[in-house]
Amino acid sequence: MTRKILVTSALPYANGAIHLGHLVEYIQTDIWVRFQKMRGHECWYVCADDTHGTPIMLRAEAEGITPETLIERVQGEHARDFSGFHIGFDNYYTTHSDETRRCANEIYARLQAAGLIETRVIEQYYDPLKQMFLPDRFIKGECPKCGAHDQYGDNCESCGAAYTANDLKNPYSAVSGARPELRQSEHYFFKLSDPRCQTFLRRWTQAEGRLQSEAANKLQEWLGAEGENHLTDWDISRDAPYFGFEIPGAPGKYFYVWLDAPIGYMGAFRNLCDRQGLDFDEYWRPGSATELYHFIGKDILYFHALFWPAELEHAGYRTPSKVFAHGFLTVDGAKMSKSRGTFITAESYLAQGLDPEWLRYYYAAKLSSSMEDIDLNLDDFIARVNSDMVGKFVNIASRSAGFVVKHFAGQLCTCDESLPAIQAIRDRRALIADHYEARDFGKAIREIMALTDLANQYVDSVKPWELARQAGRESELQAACSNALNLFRLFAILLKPVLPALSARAEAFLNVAPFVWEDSATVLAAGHAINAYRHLMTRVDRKLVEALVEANRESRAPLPQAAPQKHAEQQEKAAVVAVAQAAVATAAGPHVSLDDFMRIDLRIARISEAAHVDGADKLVRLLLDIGPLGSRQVFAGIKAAYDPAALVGRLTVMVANLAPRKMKFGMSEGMVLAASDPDGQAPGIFLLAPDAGAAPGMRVK
RNA sequence: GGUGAUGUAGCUCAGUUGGUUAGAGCGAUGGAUUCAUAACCCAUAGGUCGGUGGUUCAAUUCCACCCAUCACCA
Repeated sequence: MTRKILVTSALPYANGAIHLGHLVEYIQTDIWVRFQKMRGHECWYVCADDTHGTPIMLRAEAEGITPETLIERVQGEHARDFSGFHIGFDNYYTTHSDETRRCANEIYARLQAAGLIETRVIEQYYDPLKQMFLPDRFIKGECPKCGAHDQYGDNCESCGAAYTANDLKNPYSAVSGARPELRQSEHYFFKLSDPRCQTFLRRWTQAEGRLQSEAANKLQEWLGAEGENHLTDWDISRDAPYFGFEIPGAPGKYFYVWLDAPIGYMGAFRNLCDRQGLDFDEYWRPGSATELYHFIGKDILYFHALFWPAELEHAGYRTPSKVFAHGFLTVDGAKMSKSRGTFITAESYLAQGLDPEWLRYYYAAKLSSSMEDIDLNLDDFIARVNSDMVGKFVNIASRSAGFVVKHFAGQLCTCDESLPAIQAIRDRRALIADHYEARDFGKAIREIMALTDLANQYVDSVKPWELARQAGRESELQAACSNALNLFRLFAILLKPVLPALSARAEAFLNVAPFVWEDSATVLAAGHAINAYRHLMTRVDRKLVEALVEANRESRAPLPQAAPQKHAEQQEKAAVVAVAQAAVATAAGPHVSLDDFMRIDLRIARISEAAHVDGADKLVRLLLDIGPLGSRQVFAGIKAAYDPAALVGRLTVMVANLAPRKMKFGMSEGMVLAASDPDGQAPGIFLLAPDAGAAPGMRVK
């Protein structure tokens, strides 16, 4: 029976780079989704950037850009990183979308109609300078217990005391430094304490298989014993200024980012439906026969197992079939740390030339269905990837393909299906599928690797290299190698959810159609011809890992420890620090590391063409010749200062690795460097030019 | 401070509904081999199963307390 499945990963916040901690979740989800697709099920995987909230607003302000510009840029970075790790989203969208807004408004309206929305006046700190209300974490002051200075409004890092911002002595705003004042404001609440929510959640959270047992226990704790009411109403509104969706009928009030974040799942899917002609309601109506799964980190269980299902239920939608929480990532046994260089971004991992499938394999080998944390031990990572992937798995192809190509023109003979190794795979494939289905990827990998050991023992026992030297034993040699290659093929099938790119290379090498799971029950027909073997995977070089850590090491004054994975306003503390740092930075701005600078690829360029752009006030279209790197079209805002005709032939400097940008007039594939007075006191734009001797394509550094 | 999870060979992890000699892979050591990216194959060594106490004929497995790490809650 074909299942219809909708899968989500949590939405990354549009306020920072994707790092190895995030990737645990996306890789875990992607493996599971790829497995379902290989099984022939209809499975849709959607995700989006989570784009709203105070941190985004302040960050954009600090950068001197609009929030829209910020989130668009970050979404591009996120999408690039995910595709680099082969995360196969069917749609990667944004919460800042019409679809999400419509869903949010509708859910809100239905909850309101059901009497589950209530307004209440609350008292909150207000920054008179910045003219905005401050979340607790944006207020600092002296600890009421031990008197330590510069403590946040929720707890003291010095003595560990917990309190509210109101308890702080001499409080000040972390945004402006002003003394905050208490002000009243009307807020909107989702009545989680309503008996309907409680009754529903008690039933929903304890349903068989809905949550992992540890998660169900945690929920039990949050709900309290029967008759107790531990749940409190959820404040879902924020006052302007706020970057988000304004609440219908409530001017100046916005949906709290955590209200629209999960709704972003629906928005992303709605957008996919519109593009693919899918029936949105089939997946979201109550009683739907389709399945809905959310992969999340254990830190956001509260939102996904309490607020979210309660909202959906009472707004007339189906609720999630299951919520799968995973643990955090540690590196070498400790929290990721910028000073130790273990806060590793996805971008740097790829830029340093590490293979994304090494990490996918390693994570798969360590993931289970539980909420336990997993550790990325870098020495173990190197050893395991090299031993398992290259030494055991890929080696089977490598050690037999040469003979087949050389002696038999790539042609295989009948595979001996009675071989113990083949039989063992037949025996185990259902169990391995069960492990994938149950998200026990570590168990699946263990099973598969035990089977690869059998395969290597088989090759060793038949000794093809000896057969090759003996005349008259050609058919034995062909049989041995055909068996080995069939074994390799079976492993490539079983590992395909984890290693999609490697499996694709294996498909090309074996000259077969893309693998589906049922292929693991078959063997290649006699007479099938394979292609010449080329290395399918290289080993991890320790130097690469060392360079990766070095590239991520931050040498300046240590920043506060970044937690493994953060969502939405849990990031507020980090945002405060960023803002505070911007405030104390020198006039020229905060320092960047040499590595940061080296990421910018500056090149000498010769302007080979320059022309006015019809309909543009400031732009000149340039065609830049950068020697061996080819030529680039760039739109430069220098029309006021330069006549295009005078530019042709001259040398200048361009940013060659700036992300291409689609403009009204065409693609702009870089940027030329020019000086100007930011205050506009001294008018003019001054294009840079190199000294004589520089040639197009030379690197500038 | 309260609650929960975790703590098993150098590393990463299985496992034990309490019961004869505690397992795997990697790493180490020795051997064999040379088809394969010094990969593969065979063998050996390595653990008072976090600590202390208790229940039991018997505990790594159950209980209590303690220590360490992590998380949640206040």
